[in-house]
Amino acid sequence: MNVNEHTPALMEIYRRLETMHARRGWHWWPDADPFEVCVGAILVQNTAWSNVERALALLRGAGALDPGTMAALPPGRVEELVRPSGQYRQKARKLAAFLSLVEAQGSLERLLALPASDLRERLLATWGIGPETADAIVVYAARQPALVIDAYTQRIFSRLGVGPAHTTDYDEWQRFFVAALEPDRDLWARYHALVVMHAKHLCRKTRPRCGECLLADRCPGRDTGEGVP
DNA sequence: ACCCAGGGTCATA
DNA sequence: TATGACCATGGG
Repeated sequence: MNVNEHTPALMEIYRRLETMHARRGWHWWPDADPFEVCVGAILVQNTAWSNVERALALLRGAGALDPGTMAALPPGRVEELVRPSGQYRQKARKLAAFLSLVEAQGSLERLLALPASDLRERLLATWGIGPETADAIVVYAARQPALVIDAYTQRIFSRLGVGPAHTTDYDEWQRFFVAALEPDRDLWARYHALVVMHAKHLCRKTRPRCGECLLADRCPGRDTGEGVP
């Protein structure tokens, strides 16, 4: 199985994350509606999640959180609905591209039922969908194995001295984690979910996304607000 | 008045 | 291949 010299460190960090956050809002993407996950994965690109929630609320209010309905909307209407998520013209165009992929496969269910490697490949071939968005859709919408790497992951783990040094290359980081973790969809899904939860919820008050509380027992300066050099 | 956010694309050298 | 401009809203 996938185990190497980095496995103990990664699993120790995972356990600490779980201990710190499992009791908190565990209700993350894992339980959400597949199409909503796909839309959210696109809308959240370089955008605060709070803005995505506004857009999702507008889409829901318009009854547009469904592939067929959204595809039937006039283009300008989608722009209007996703506007709060920022880069709204780009995002509307990306959603349209994704919808044409769904159309090409017959249905969202068909698309998501493709083998993970095929699904990822087709997503990457779609305009506006890069590696992170593709992996998020594979693991949280299709519920198949994929390990999402994001800015949080790279910043936290490089800070901890864990992971490939001196690179921000997505595939390199992903290979590092995949080589060290058991190929377990739920483990991968939770690992990324916990990283995001940790980065947003705990580390924001001190230095942004520092990750130091993974080495200490809790976030340094969380209550005092004092920074660490 | 900045700065940034759970990226991705495109033009340039 | 590697860097930089660009997208654009809302919160700190």
